[in-house]
Amino acid sequence: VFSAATERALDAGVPRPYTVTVVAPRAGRVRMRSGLSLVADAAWRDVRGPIDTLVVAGGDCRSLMDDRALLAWIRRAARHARRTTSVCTGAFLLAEAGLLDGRRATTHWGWTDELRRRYPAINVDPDALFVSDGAIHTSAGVTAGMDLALALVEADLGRAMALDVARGLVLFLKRPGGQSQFSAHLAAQRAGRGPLGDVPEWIVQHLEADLSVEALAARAGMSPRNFARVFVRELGVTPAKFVERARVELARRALEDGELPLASVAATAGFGTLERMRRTFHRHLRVVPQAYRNRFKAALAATG
DNA sequence: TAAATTAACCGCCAAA
DNA sequence: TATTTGGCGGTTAATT
Repeated sequence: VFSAATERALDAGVPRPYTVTVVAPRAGRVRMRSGLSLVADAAWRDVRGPIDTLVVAGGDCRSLMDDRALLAWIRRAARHARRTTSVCTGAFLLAEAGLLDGRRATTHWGWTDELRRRYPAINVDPDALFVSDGAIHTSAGVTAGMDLALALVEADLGRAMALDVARGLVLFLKRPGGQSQFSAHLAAQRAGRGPLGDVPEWIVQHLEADLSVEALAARAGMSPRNFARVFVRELGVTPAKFVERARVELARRALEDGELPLASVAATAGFGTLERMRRTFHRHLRVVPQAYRNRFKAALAATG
């Protein structure tokens, strides 16, 4: 995201906004657990000069948590950097370095409980794609890290540029100010294979289907009463609310990057009628679908 | 915009 | 006996 933003800025004659440097315990090739390799530009010990945005990546980084020298370096770097961020389980390094105490933060959905348990001083938000607290920004799983990066680009270079980058990378730009957004996909993933089986996943993949409590209960093999109760326990929202949020979420995406007629959007998102979509959309976002789309068109036109 | 209809939700109690 | 599940009915909110 930062590289793409830099390319676009240079094309537009704007001074170079970012220089990306990859650092690791040692300079040179770093073999990832997946088998892919990265080439680190430098060892972290050798980094000189100011850091603008420190990004602590996740993955296997937890094996580094007892490296006192690294933690000290992170602390020092964070003190001087304009902002400090983490992706995925990178939050654990920030936490171990003490940078998250008393702050709000998040991490990959599979690790939020552990983060909370190990560091009670952190206010963990398991539902956020990313959380900004002062100069510290933490994000959930990998793609949420890209959402965070886009938000930072937006803060630095403006919404038009962020939109341009998002489009180029086929990403979805969040609303301004929209941190801590509900993501039906995230919530469904986090619910995993609980007592509800695959129902949450199924919902987000079949928004056009009949998603009444009765139908969903049948799918889960429970009575409607019990299903509703278990659903709230597992997901933290009532079934209808969850479905509604998921539909609004999908409609938003469709409106943002598509030429799809409103009626088709309403159909694919499962609203059935335009009227229903209009009302629901407005209730959630305080904008009517057509106006929402227009706003995006205007923003895109501004970038050429 | 107003009124009627319908769906969801929730507390409570009983059965499993 | 304790916990989970299912059903009933009243209340609220959304839809037509």
